[in-house]
Amino acid sequence: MVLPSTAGAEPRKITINDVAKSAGVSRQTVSRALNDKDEIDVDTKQRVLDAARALGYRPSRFARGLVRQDTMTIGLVIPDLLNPFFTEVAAAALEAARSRGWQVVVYDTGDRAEEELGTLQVISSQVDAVIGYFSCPESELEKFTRGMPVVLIGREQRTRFSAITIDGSEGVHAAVAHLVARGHTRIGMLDHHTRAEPSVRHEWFTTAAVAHGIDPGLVVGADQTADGGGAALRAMLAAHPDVTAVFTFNDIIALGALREARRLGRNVPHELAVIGFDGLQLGALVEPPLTSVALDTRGLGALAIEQIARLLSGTEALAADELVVRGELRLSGSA
Amino acid sequence: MVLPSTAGAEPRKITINDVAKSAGVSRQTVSRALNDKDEIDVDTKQRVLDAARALGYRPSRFARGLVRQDTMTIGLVIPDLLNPFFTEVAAAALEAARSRGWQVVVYDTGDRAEEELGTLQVISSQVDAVIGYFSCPESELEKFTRGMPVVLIGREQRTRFSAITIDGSEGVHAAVAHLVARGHTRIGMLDHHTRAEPSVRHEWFTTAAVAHGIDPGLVVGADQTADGGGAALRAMLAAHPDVTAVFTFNDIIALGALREARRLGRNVPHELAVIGFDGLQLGALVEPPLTSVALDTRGLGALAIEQIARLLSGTEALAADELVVRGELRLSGSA
DNA sequence: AGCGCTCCCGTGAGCGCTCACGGGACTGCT
DNA sequence: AGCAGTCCCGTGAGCGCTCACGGGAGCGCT
Repeated sequence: MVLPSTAGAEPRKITINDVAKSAGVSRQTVSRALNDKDEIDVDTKQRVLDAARALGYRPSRFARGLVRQDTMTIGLVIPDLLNPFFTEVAAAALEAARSRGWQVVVYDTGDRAEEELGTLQVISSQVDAVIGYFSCPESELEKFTRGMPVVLIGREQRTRFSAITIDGSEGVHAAVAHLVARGHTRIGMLDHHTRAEPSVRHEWFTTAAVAHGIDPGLVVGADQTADGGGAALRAMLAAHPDVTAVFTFNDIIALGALREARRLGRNVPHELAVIGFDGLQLGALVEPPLTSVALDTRGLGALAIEQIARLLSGTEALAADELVVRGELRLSGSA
Repeated sequence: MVLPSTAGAEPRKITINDVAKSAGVSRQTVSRALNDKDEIDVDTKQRVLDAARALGYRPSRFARGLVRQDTMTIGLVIPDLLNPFFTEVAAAALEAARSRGWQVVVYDTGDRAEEELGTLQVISSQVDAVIGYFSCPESELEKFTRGMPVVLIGREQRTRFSAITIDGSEGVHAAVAHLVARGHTRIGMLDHHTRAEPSVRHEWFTTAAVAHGIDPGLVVGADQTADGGGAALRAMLAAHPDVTAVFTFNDIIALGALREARRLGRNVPHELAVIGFDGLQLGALVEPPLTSVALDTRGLGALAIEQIARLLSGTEALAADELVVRGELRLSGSA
């Protein structure tokens, strides 16, 4: 929390009283002029407006907010704005918030735990509600957001907070079914390099594979980058040369795999099919376009805002089974 | 400006006085406890903290901001958060702001003029400074941001405001030089479909082409999308089948052209070289990776924040010739 | 003249918080 | 006993603004 380095002349803040004095009227009249209210003479209004302009007056948002409590500011916390998935979510949330006249301040934690905590600390005194993707333990969250509406994104566990869960089981099932229908029998997964526990997406894959009588054991971990996806594909093909299709943890990894396949001279989709997860818009930028289990990120953002609104107004909040975004297989060129 | 639909019970906001009463102390003691100040007994402090928690108290940011004027909020206005260029700029600005302890509220105007005006209206009463990419006339800007620090991005004209200009002349020159060195003699440009006047980037191209004795007339307009880039490439090749290299208005268009080239079976870079503009990170996602005249978006964001800080503090502001981000040719696979 | 009405405009209060100050209680010292 | 010093704590004021109210001036009407 750094003070705004107010070095220099510090011209003393101009208040509504200064304008009033300058225009020869009262505070209230100034207020009326600025807020476009009735009960004011046109000439007076103009005079006040002129005085305000001349003085460079701008109303204090704090004073205004204090008295008419009508400005909602919600904090959006994401791990990495440069990750297209979160960008899409952010854009959706922004849009949904705008339609309600709400402000959104965005915090990028850079996927670092310390930043996450620091952000929480700041946020707790700066916004009216929080939407975010947190990895810190719930107790920490609880500590800082006490009494504030919070909507989590992508948390798996049921929590004290509202959480929008992402359910890709059906979509992944459909993806595997599609691959099987195309004759693939050796299907690998490029999972996300996680600390210890395998990802939920991996579980979906396993379930789907088993359901189709496919060996679910062909799994390689990958960094959540294109390079990571490429490296993982190489590792996969080295370990299991007979793999003809891969499902990936997300689209970034899939794009890396696609690129790597081209470098290896393997034709996609004929010699190697690739299916990603997320359904990012940029999947359409590559050739062939990426087939993916797509999430409705717009819906996700809108859902989050909707739930915040309900929590805030005391209206009946959405139940956990309504706070779900389902993945849906979107076929394209890569599989 | 919609009121936060405060239907329902409306449990009356809990203030510092409620906590004070509940803990049997004065306002000031509560304040001391919450702000971790001295001159308070440990037991009292704990008692106050407990009371605050029990009541679900959370301090009003407005009241707090009103008395200690130490929170800076800057508004970041961009046309489209889904456009990777602006995402990168936003991420950079966010980071630079964070290091100063400033808040950033993001506004996405969706590239619509009405939204731009609406945003300006809102912003003027909600933030302390503005960084943004505006297309509206300067007079409108002036009207809403009077007396507020403003830093524009990518505006060409000298203005009353601080503006960070993007100078790609050298970079484009280098790009054309590179193509010429590789033996290309027929170089086209996929320009941006603009209302009437050709883009500045087009001027740079023309200048560079002429300097190398190349015909600068091979220009086709394109939508600022990948599809637009693809269509433009088709049009270009139809009109000028002998073109062997294209320079594009930006990377999105370039990526579309790359994709189209692959669809047309033209090998990149051997049968068709492509050079983009912006240097987006996602240029590395495709194969071959995109060669581009890269802009330092991080630097751009940092520069904008720095200038805001100077304008705010009365320190000597950066001059126009310091507010420049230069494009630099970044060679990669596509040319 | 007296009344009611409209049209303007100003005054007190208060939003919820922090800052500067004052002061009581208790200690240890001369 | 008297005094300075420390440790807590509370009181008034004020941040800049809006809301609810009150009230004067001017009009037309009876």
